[in-house]
Amino acid sequence: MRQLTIGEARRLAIRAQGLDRARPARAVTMRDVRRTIHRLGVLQIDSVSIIAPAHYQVLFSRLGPYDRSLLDELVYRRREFCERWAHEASILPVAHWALLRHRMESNERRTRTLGAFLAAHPAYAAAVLGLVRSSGAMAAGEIPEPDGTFGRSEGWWGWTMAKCVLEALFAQGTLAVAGRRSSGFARAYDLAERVIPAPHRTRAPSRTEAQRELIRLSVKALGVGTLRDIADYYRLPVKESAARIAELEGDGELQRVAVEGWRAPAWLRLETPIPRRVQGAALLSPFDPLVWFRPRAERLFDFEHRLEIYTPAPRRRWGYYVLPFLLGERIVARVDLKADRAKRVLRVLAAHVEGHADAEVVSPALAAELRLLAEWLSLDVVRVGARGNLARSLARALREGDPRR
DNA sequence: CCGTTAAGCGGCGTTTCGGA
DNA sequence: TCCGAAACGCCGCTTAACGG
Repeated sequence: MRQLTIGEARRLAIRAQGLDRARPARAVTMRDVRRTIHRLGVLQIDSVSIIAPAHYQVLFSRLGPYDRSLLDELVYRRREFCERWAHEASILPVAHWALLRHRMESNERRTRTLGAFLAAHPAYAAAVLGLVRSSGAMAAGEIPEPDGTFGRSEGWWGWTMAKCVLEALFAQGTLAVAGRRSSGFARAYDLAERVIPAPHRTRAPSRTEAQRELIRLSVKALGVGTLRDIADYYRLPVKESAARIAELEGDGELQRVAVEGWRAPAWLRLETPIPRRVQGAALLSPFDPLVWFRPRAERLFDFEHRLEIYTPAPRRRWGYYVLPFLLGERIVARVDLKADRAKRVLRVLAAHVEGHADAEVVSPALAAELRLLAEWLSLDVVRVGARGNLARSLARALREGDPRR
């Protein structure tokens, strides 16, 4: 079997994600945005905007400062992309709607749970659907509850009856997300036939055909990956993924390789050139596909990464919203960021450097990246707090590199 | 047949931003 | 200045599968 060094695997992954080179100095166009999402396949959404919503941040790390309305134009007006549950809530090329159809009727956890809700309240579900049909796109808060009042949700995850019905109909493909209300926060749902253009909505590839195509897309986006890496990209069942990978290997589309230090075998697309060097620098969203699947991030980068958004404050190790910093072919640091919009300050609440990296090399590159991020967010200044083993060095690099001094 | 690993499932937690 | 509405993933346990 062909052998790959860990460095080769890293460079393959980084190039596949479009993070292998310095970003263009010219202005970012709609074509750049379109190409980037196609390359990634999945653009994970998180609307909670600690810095910027996660999908905007993912694009920023590949493209640099860009006009966020370009993405809204492509998704919600031109309908070149759609929202769908991929590995999580995501933006996808609209052609991929058909590839996920097999699970709109399937028995997987999400569809099943929400389907049970629909079955329990058929009359109310029909009323909600009728309202959307006659009124056009609706957000959950605009639809009355069964008793005629407008419901309040209890906490983040306490959905109203209206929200449950809308999400269930979205999961089974009757409704689609037509747009967003309240500057990106709230989904507005409409009939899928009014959102997803006909050829993409009506095409119905078989389950195995769709899975094969999703596996192709996963491997393309990962560069190289184990069975579990590949299955996770679209959250396909692991067993079925193994069968599809074997088929693609048999057809000569995928090549099986052994990566240095990995127990499980991995696959890549045949004839994929392996970059000899990569030279990018990017602050990654915690939702970035490069580090999204934690076992992979550990295996590939020796980087222990976890979302601590849902961890109670005293138990957090790295911070609330932590961005890994990719420099060349390693993840060298992580920063807990917060955009203080009222004071126009980008706050670095904590900064940690990885054990294998040199703080004196990392700090100037990270400082430059933070300044660019602040500029993009229309914040005037970057301020570094005391927490973390990189804080002092980073603060110094920011002072020294300040063009106003 | 037993030990280990994988899969499945239920419970639980924090912050932003627009508008009144 | 306050209030309402919206945004999923991790941990740990149980059960299933696998391999020696």
